[in-house]
Amino acid sequence: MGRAPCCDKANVKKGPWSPEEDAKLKAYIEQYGTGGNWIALPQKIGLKRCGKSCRLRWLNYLRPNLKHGGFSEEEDHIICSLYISIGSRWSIIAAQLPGRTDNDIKNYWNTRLKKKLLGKQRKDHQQRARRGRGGPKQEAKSDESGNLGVAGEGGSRSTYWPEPPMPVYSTGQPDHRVNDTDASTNRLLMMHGNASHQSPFIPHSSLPLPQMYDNSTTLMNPLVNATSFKEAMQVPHRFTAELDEMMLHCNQVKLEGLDCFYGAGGVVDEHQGTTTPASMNWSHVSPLIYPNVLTSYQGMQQCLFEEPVHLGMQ
DNA sequence: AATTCGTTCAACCGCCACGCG
DNA sequence: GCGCGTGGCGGTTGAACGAAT
Repeated sequence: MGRAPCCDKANVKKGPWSPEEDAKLKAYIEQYGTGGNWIALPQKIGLKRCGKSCRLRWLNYLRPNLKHGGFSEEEDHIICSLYISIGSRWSIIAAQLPGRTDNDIKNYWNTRLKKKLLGKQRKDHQQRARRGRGGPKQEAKSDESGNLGVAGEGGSRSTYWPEPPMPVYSTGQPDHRVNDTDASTNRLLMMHGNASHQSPFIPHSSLPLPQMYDNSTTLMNPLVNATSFKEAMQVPHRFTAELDEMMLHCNQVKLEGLDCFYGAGGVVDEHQGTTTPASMNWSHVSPLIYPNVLTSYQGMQQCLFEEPVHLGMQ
């Protein structure tokens, strides 16, 4: 015997809500509140809806002060930053964005942001593969600015995933000498390896940090495999599929885009062949994750607004 | 103008956590 | 401690819509 259904499915209406239903639900909740019992609520109002459905409708659509669509660039980056840190914990992410619902953010991520990010990884990989074969052929569908065009996206409506700034090292000049894959990966590892700045959303592990966090080995061994990288990051399980995608070409392709959140720049040790991030402070990663820097958005803003040309902002 | 294809998003489903008796 | 009811959450689905052909 399975679990008893939360409502009588046979007598429950499904599908889109009518304006009348919306009005009933809204009026009732505004006057009396939910009464702490969603299951009983539809019967009280005379709605042939499941209690869960009412709850969802209220939370995602009828609740006051909700924003719909039109995600700002800043919101994009908050979402991405948090997703990178905590994975698909949409309710937590939504809590950082007033007026946004977890469903909204989830949809937005799945339909747009993820494609931007993953599409970029794939495109970069393809371009490199082409270059590797010696063919300077242009991507058929690349846009004029050189930004990523996501298949199927109109382009005018959505913004592109920002092109991360070229790492600038101690010389003050972009450094092309260093394998950018290694530098980028190392920066990520360094950031996450800083235990004192671990994200509070990610449970602390009782295990000792993997050996890869030992600078002497990590930085000397930039080609870290994706599995140990995920372990080291203590990534939530649900996030691993996404990371697998992102890490597809980890050994060949720089984690562009992610750089944006982890801060570009660092100091190159030519003798060791290593790159030390200019800043290893998590507060430069996501101010939302570190409330003490909530107001400043330092790292993100550096990335977002200092080089608008790179970012493809309109 | 008709058809196909791709994208978006509201809504549903099922699982899990929590509180209460 | 256990079972049940409910709330909450994340994943998935499918209708609607727009763009492309």
